This record gives sequence, C-alpha cells and structure tokens, in this order.
Amino acid sequence: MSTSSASAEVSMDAIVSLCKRRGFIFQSSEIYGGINGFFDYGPLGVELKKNIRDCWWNDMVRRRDDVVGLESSIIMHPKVWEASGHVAGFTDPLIDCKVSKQRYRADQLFFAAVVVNGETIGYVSALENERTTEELQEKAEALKRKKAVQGQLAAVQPRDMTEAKPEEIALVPSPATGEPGSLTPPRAFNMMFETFVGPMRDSSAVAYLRPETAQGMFADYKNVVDSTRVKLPFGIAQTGKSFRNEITPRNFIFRSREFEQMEMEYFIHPDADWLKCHEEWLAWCQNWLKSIGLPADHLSLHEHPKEKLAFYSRRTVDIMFKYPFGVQELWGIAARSDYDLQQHQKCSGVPQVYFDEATKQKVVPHVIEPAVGVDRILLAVLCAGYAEEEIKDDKGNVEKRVVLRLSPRIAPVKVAVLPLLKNKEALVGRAKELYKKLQRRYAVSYDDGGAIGKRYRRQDEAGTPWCVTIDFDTIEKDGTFTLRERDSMQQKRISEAELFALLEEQVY
RNA sequence: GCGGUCGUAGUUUAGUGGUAAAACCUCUGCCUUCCAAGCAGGUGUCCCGGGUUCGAUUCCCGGCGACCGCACCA
Repeated sequence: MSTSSASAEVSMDAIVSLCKRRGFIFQSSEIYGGINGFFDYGPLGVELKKNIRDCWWNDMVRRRDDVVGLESSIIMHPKVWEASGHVAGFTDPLIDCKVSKQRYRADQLFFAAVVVNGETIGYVSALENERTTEELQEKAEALKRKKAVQGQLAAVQPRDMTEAKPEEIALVPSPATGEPGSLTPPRAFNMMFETFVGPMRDSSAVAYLRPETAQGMFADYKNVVDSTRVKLPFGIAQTGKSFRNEITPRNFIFRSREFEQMEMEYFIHPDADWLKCHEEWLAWCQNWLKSIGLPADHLSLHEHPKEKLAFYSRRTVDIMFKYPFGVQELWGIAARSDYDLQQHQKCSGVPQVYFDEATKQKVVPHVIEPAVGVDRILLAVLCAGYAEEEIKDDKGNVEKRVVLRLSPRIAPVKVAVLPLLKNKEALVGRAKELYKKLQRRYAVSYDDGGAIGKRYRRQDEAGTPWCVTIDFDTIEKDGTFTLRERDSMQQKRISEAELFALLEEQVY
C-alpha cells in the first residue's frame, strides 16, 4: 500500500460537505430553509469546538499564574456600549448608489439645493473634504449653465444626507455618476442586536447582545482587582458568544452573526513597556496556534497601518491564516491603551484604578488584548487538516481517502476501539472492556460495523488520530492490540499501558 | 444591501408539463483474522409560498438559502 501526497487545493465545498456528512457543522434552522449567518455544531463539531476552547482555557488561564478567568453576562447595561463607543460606532447611516454600487456614509455625503431667483432648479452633491462648500458652489454654477437658466444664483447651503427629505433624495445626484435618482435613503446599519429587557417594549428597556466579550472584562475589572490578589501585570480571560449583525455573513462559519470569542485583557502599568508586552503576546498566540496543529506556513502577520487603527488602538497586529478563500484575519492582538477603563471611569463615575505599592500612586492600567474567534480557529483546523489522498491497494487499484489531520489535542475522538470481527464474542467483549476503561478519561468511540478497513476510513474522516483493533492475539497471547495511526496508516502492536502512556503524552 | 449563477435522498449527481433515478453514505442479516471486499434486504429526495394549467419538481412571480463579484466589516 502506498499513498500519494494530498491535493494542494482544498475546496470549501468539500469541507462544508464533510462537515454536514459527518456531523461537524449544520446550517441553523435548515428545516425552515436556513437562516443566514447562523450555524449549529453537530456531535463531532461540538467536541472539536469544546476541545479548542478547553485547550485555550488551560493554556491561557490554568497554566498561567498571571491570568484569571471570568464569565460575564451577554446582556449588559446599555451604558456599557455607550461608553465603549459601540452605540455611536455601529449605527452610521449608509447610502447606496444603485447605479455605481458605491456606498457612502450619510454624514459624509453633502448636498445642496441650486436656487436661482428663489427657485430650486436642481441639486448638487459632494463628498466631505476640506472644500466641500466650494465644490458644491462650483457644481451649482455648472448646473445653472447646463440648464441655461438666467438669474441670480444663491449661495449653496450644504447639508449632509442625514437631513435630506425623501423627496430631496430622489433629486440629489450620485457623486459617482452625477445623475440623480440612484441614491437610496440613508439606512441605519446597526451592527448590534437590540433586544428589550423586561416585558415592556419601550425605548427605556432597550439593551444589546454584546458584540464583543471584552467589555465584560473591563466592566468587572474592579471586581476582579478587589476580590483576588492579582498584581500588575495580570490578565482577565473569558470565552463566550458574541453577536454582530454583519451585513454580509460569508465563507461558511468564518463571518457569522453569532460567534464565540476567546479574549484576554492583559492589564499593565501605564509606565510599562507596552510594545514589548505586545510582542510577547503576539509570539504566545502564534505558538499556541501551532500547538493545536496549525501549520506555520499557513500563518502570517498583518500590521494595521497607523492611519487605519481603530480609535482605541496604538498598535494592532493580526495573525492571518491562509483559508481556501484567501488569507484572512484569525487573531487580533491589539494594544488598547487605557481607553476602555478611562471611558468606563468617566461614564460610570467609578474610579477604575489600581494602587501601585511601589510608587504609592493610583494608576489606570493599559491593556494588551489578544482576541480570537473559536469558530475561525475551528474552520482553520478543518481547512488545514482536510486532505484527499489517492491510495493504492495491494492489487494496484487506486481509491480516494478523505482524512482530517487534526491534532490529538483537539480531535473530537481520541481513540476508536474496534473488535476485528463482530461475530466473535471474545473479541467484542475485550474491545468493550477497553472502550469503557478509556471512556473514563478520554473521548473514545466504539465501532464494530462492516469491514475493518471501512471502519478505519470512517475514523479518518472524523479526524480520530488512533484506532486500536482487538484480535485473537490480544485475548490468546500477550494482550497487545494493533495501534493504527491515522496520518501514516502504519500499524504496530502495543500494550494497554503503552496506549495510556501515549494518550497521556499527546492529549493535554 | 446590489448584480450574476444556482437550489432533486445525508453526500455527489442524472432527469421530466403526467408526483423521479443512480452511486456513495447510513441501517439490518449473513460472511469476513487488519485499510471503503462480497451477498441479501431496508429507510430516505424535487427549498418555501402564490400564479398559469385538467395536471407544476419542471413554466412565471415573490420569498428563503447557497456560491461568485462589488460594497461593508467602529
């Protein structure tokens, strides 16, 4: 038996299909036609996702002395989101030009009526810049000439499109085409999901589903400082669902409207070397991704250019992953300065300080934030691990093998226990005994259906790193069984003790 | 949100104005001493809602969903 190398290009269709076929990921509410941007994790998917989350939690929280955990509520006081800037930042009204397909922020697109002899003869528009008014005036004069209207042209009165009346919008020319009639009314693209707390649906009851978990850590910063014995620098970490009303969810689970984040806010002294700290966390995150099996050659870095940094950020570097649909952001490591704590201090009136014993001064810490999406990591390990191989059997027949090369750390099933023959009670009995014993510590699977080769292939598609097969030698001779390795398809005989030692070493 | 393409078993695909097919998967039984073997049997499909028609999975309209571009992604 020999194998050829895996096909270079992995198609998303193949991965989506495998996910459904084997029970990793389903489209949400499929029996009702599906709902755009929402997904369900099936039996294998939920194990994989939980393993990713647990690995992160163990490495980020339990195995570190300087990071503590938190689970904050999904719905928080609406003022949290005013303080964070999300209420203002997520509600820009946008205008589309139906002809040019351009999209404009309504508050950045200006228009003015062209008035000659007190009569409106048309409208002009211009994008916001240093000389918007002059530009509008020039366009107004041009329009007057074009329409060959005689008389006194009034000075233009620029207004932005948020103030435009519906009948005016129809007459304002698109900046792209110069022709009226193609602009849509300003539409609020509110990225936050709104809901109502309590049974009364009035405006005072409006609340939001969190668009990030970070604010929970900031809002509870003081509680953590006061209830634990943390000293700067320290981190607060949490995993949990976040919600964003994305305009266009796309690329399977990559951009969805309900997703799960793993974020950690690392609080440092304002005088500390934040750049160095930022670099350290960047390295930590890269190493962690490798530890769960992502190949280094699929990872790259993207430094956000200074002019494009979010208002709270001093520096942001994204760890990018090469997905089949392109190189995309996986993990953002942002230096958030003291923006968030300062905002909450200001808006709540509660000091968000830390008492520095060394200098006897109260300081507001700065923050380094590594923020990653569980779903994006999960998709990355699926894309990196998926392979279709050409297998040649002993007779020279070529057949296809689909295999998911998942790290043992995160594989949904660690070991499959297989009796070589289903109709031999002794084999089945021993296999079930081992299965039960493994089950106490590991996610394992038992399979006695069909031929042995078929069962191996079934486990390959599930990403199970090892299969053990109980045969007559196991029960009649030395008790060893066959260990079959997923990636190499190599087999060797090992004892039960050796199996547990292997798992102890590889699954952590 | 716009434009294009598309929507048939779990998956991948045939096909039709007269209610539909194959392969693989899955399930049951037999067999089987290590890589999707064989034999027998079973479950299961035309995205949803209107319209045209004697009759719609097929044609038309609307919706929903998917993919690809554009735009968006504090």
